[in-house]
Order: sequence, then C-alpha cells, then structure tokens
Amino acid sequence: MAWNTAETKRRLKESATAEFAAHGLGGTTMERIARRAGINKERLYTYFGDKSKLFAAVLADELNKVAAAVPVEHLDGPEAVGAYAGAVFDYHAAHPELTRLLLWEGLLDLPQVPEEPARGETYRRKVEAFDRAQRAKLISDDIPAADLAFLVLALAGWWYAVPQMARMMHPGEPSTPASSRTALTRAATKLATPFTG
Amino acid sequence: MAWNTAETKRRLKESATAEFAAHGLGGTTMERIARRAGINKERLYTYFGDKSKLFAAVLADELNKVAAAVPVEHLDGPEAVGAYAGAVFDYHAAHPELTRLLLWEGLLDLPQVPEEPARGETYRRKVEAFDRAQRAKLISDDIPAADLAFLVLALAGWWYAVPQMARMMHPGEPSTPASSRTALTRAATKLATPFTG
DNA sequence: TCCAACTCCAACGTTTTAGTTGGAAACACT
DNA sequence: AGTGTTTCCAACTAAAACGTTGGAGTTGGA
Repeated sequence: MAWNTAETKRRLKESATAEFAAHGLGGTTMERIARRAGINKERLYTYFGDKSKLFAAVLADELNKVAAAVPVEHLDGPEAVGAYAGAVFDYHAAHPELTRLLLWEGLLDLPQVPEEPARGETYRRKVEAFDRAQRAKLISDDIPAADLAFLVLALAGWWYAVPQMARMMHPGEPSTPASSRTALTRAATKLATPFTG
Repeated sequence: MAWNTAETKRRLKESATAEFAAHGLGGTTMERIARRAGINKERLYTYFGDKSKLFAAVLADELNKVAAAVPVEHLDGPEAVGAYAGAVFDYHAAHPELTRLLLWEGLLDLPQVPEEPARGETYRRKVEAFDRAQRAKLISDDIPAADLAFLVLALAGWWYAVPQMARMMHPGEPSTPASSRTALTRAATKLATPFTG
C-alpha cells in the first residue's frame, strides 16, 4: 500500500477534532486520537508537535469553518434576521462537534485565539451586514450592530451551550428542536424589529 | 491548633470549585486542589470520594446557587424583563467561576445532572413567573414562557460562554461590560414586548 | 540497482496523576 | 494519666499519559 501523507494527516485531524470536541483538551488523550484514526501515535507528534499545538491546529481549521458557515449577505428586514438565526441554529444541529469546540475554546480563555485575524474578519463581515441593514432602515437600529449580531448568535447557540438547562426548563414535555427553532426565529425577528411601543 | 473538620471541608470545596471552574474536570488535578487549599490530598478522598464524585459535589452545591441566584418574583412589564436580564448579567460578572461551571457541566453532557430535581424546581419557578406575566397580558405571549425565559438567560450568558467571539466582533473599540449590559437589557425588553408591527 | 529520504509502527523511558497506607499529633472521655 | 478515636500528613504504589527512539518497509531518483 502506498504512503499517503495528506490522507494520514487528514484522518488524524478528523479524529482529533472528534475527540477534542467530545472531551476537551484536558479530557482527551493522544493515544485515543491515534487509535480512533487507526494510525500510530508517533505520527501526531511529527506532524503536529505536542498536544496543545494539535489542539490549536484543530481549533484554527475547524473554527474558521464555523465562523464562515452561515454567511449573511443582505438583510432586507427583521424576518431575514429571524431566518438567519434559524440557519445558524440548523448549522449547530448539523455540526454539534464544531459548536462544542467553540465553547471549549471560550472556556480555555486564551489571551489570543488561533487565527484570530482571519476569523475576526469573518465576524466583522457579519456585523457589517447588520450595520448596512440598519443604515438602510431595514431593521431596528436601537441596538448597536455588533451587539445585535452577537445576541442573535447567542439565541441560536444557547441550547447547545447548556442543554441541561434547556431540559430542566421544560418539565412536562421536553422541548423539541422544532419548537426551539420556532421560538428562536421569532425572538431574533423581534430583536430586529423597531420599537413601536 | 484545634481540629476543624467543617472548616477543612469548606476550604477544600472552595479550592475545588476554583480549580474545576478554571480548568474543567479533565484539566484539574487533585494535587493542585489540595495544594491551593493548603491541605493534604488524602483529605479529599476521605471526605469526597474520588475525583468525579468531588466534581459532582461541587456542581451540586454551586449550581444550586446559580439557579437560585437571581429570583424572579413579579414581572410587571417588558422593562422588568430587561431589568431581570441585567441582574442575571451582573450575577455572571460577579461570579464568573459559577458561570464557567455551568458551561462545563453542559459540555460534559451528562444524562442527568446532579441535583436535577432541586435545580429544575428553581428554573421552573422562573418559567412560572414569565407564564403569569403572559397570562396577565403584562408581557408578550408570542413566545412560550419556557422558551422566553430560556432565551433571556441566553442573552445574559453568551458573553461569558464565548468571550473570544465577543472580542472578535468588536474590532475598533472593544465592548465594555457597560455597553454590553445596555444592549442586553434593551434586547430582553424587546423580546418581552408584544409585536405591534 | 544502489542509496538517501520519507512514512510508519512497536516498544520504550519519563513524568504526571489518581488513589492508598502507616503513623504522628490532637482530641474526648473516663 | 490512660485509652480509644479522629484529624491530618508524608511517603508510597500503580496506572496512565506524554513524548521518543530504533528500525523496518516504501519511494524516487542517480
């Protein structure tokens, strides 16, 4: 069988992503990453350096995907903001491991995040889309664009951050993804709707 | 010096809370917990059992505090919901370690959370406060009470869940706690205001 | 075909960590 | 004071995890 460096690297990183997402930096072992990939542990060290470097590499690659996942082009009204929130929610549902990496990164509280410039750029574009819509009077401008964009992501992500809280808040019938999504899109729409009180 | 079991236990748990909040279950060592408390490691085992039991004990005690931290008695209008969100935000700011425990618990994804009945009861009371206010037509009822309460907590907690995202979203001048709080209370108020679009 | 460079792995050394043990000091009670 | 119990700790054991090494198989070019 032919050597295949690229494929080996890819499999190792895929495995590392899954393990780190499931157990975090402290709870993951290099041994398990290698075993899951079916490749010898030593490859991790020659390709990626030590454990924390590997973690940083995974974060850099995967979280760029998260940031770029659901692009916002044009927000032509509050409903578009609601739809955007729904799309972000769907992305979280489809890629829970990436969401978990994002949360783990937040808990590590690094002074600077890997790939911060590139990811910052992606987030900034989102903020700009909100800003443009506000200037065009298409959505409410009573919350600064950056905060509004951030809070919309908060609504979409909270279920994945604290699932145990969601469980405890719904005593009788547990909430379904569908009912959560409905509440979410409505909430995001409302945030983007001007106060007419 | 006299023995003092209660004080020893208290100091160990205080230390464990700080360490677990900072590094999570996997990233914390029993050795460090003991050293921080200035007490021998062996005491941890006789008093609390093994590491995961200690973690569960910390979660149970501390997260009961979080749940009960900011009681909601009477929500007499949308502004009261905004004020409540602000109070939750202030609580997070004053007790970041408890917020982090909550997030770490969420990432562990336990099938059942320690003290779930008691904590569930506390959350349920919050939901009931929202429900009463909706029935009395004091706040908007277009989002189910449980979801509305949950989403208000989402708005308040997201800054602490993903501080790195908050940083990246504010390129020029970083957001201040004060500006975040203003945006948050306004957003929560809007969620509780009926659609008059 | 020879050889240098590269890919991969089994086995190893070292450090760290969870968890235990034997014993000394303090207490409580008679 | 004497005796048994409890609190506490220094030192230890066993296992796990990080990271390395020596060598065998593979490639590609002179």
